[in-house]
Amino acid sequence: MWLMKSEPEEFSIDALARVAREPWSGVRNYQARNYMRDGMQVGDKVLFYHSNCARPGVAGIAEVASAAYPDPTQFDPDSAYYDPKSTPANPRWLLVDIRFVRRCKHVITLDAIRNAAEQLGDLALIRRGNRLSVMPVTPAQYHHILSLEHDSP
DNA sequence: GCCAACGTTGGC
DNA sequence: GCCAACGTTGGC
Repeated sequence: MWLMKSEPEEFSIDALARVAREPWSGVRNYQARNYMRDGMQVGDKVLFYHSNCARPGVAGIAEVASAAYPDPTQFDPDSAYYDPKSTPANPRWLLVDIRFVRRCKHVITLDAIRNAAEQLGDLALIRRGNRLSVMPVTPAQYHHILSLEHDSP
């Protein structure tokens, strides 16, 4: 199971709900890429996290909808994610498609997740200075985070 | 908008 | 292979 960050002004859980399915383009971090390439299986559940916004936190659930394949934006000179050092023959960046599952009833805030740190154990999201945008979560962490959804907002 | 923390780049 | 400089992330 996974957690993936997105800036809601760029691409929110509501935007995912509208399109139903989306290629997760733009990841330009090797560790995040490796998780998508080597770790993800179709059907894996994903906590959809809103970052860099007024209420950072888990806003919904998605699932992995494809195997990893080259991110087309890396070859597009007009894209903000263009990478001139990558070639179609030897692509540097891979992505997976993500499918909408559901919204959270309310955002499970970073604050609430931090408050549960003791029960959650080691979680990359709340490690100091963490900036990773794609990270694994254990089933226990996944379920514990979602259990916080029933708490008051 | 600020800034701490981090990853990447590139000169040496 | 080191490491300083730089750019980015993301909470606040």
